[in-house]
Amino acid sequence: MSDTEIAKYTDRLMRRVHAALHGQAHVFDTQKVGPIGGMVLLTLADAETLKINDLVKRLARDKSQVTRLVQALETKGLIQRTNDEDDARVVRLALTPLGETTVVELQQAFADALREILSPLSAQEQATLQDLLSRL
Amino acid sequence: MSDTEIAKYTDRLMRRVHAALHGQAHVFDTQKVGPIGGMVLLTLADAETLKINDLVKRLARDKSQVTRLVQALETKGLIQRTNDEDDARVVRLALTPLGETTVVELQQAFADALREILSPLSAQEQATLQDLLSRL
DNA sequence: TAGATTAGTTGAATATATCAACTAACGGAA
DNA sequence: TTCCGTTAGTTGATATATTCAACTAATCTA
Repeated sequence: MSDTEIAKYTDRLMRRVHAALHGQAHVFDTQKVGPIGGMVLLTLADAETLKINDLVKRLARDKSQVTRLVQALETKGLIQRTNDEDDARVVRLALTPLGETTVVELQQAFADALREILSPLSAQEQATLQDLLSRL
Repeated sequence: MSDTEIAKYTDRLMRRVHAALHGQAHVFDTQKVGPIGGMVLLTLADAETLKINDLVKRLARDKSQVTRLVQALETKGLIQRTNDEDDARVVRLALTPLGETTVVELQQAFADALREILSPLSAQEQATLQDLLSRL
């Protein structure tokens, strides 16, 4: 089943990236956001602005955990919380300028890790890969 | 820079897979190995047999953490430890039959999560993707 | 307007991760 | 051979993260 084949290779890729990032985190994670904190920031960067509950759904994590992740990132000055005008229950989140630059750092670190892993592929092949991934 | 572009798409893919798996873990993680325990098993499945220190390097995690992960997996009957004949310090690890079937379950879960995410691509495109990934 | 639902937060218990200290075994040089 | 530095792995203590349930406050619905 080709289904499990492609999954096998994707899994391997993900494990390699994961290990490379974890091993280098002390270098690039200057704000000490941690792996999930990083996912929060990157998810937020993808969406411009989100409610906490959007984050809960996208990350598939417990809302109490997301609350605390957001609190930690706000304390570090990476995220700004604002009250939604339409619904007083919801909290809107946005990256601060410092949050934006942190995201760039994380993306850079990711790109660095990936570059080495993708090096067996030619530039042409990497372009093909990028094109395919961009359609997901 | 195309370097950061492909990283951006790969990051998004990884975050989506990560969230899908985390959200479904209670369904497929029947042995309660957790995310890192799963990586240990899958890494071991890739290599047939490994020393603990090989795992430390491949996962880029603290050796004390790996020790305890291995202990937990051994207790669950998923991993078998044997003493290396050439070097009395090293511990060789191998999957037990139960470990093997657990790996298959994890791979299945991964494939299930990935299938949906890759669905925008045609079978032909998925084949291309698989070919590229297989060369890493 | 009461009752149910949703968004988010908090507390407490548990699980994970980290860092340093440690034992045992190996390898090489005098 | 014996000493010494290094490597493999384990353990203890601490810090951090995750989970689950209980809770408040706001919104929706009948």
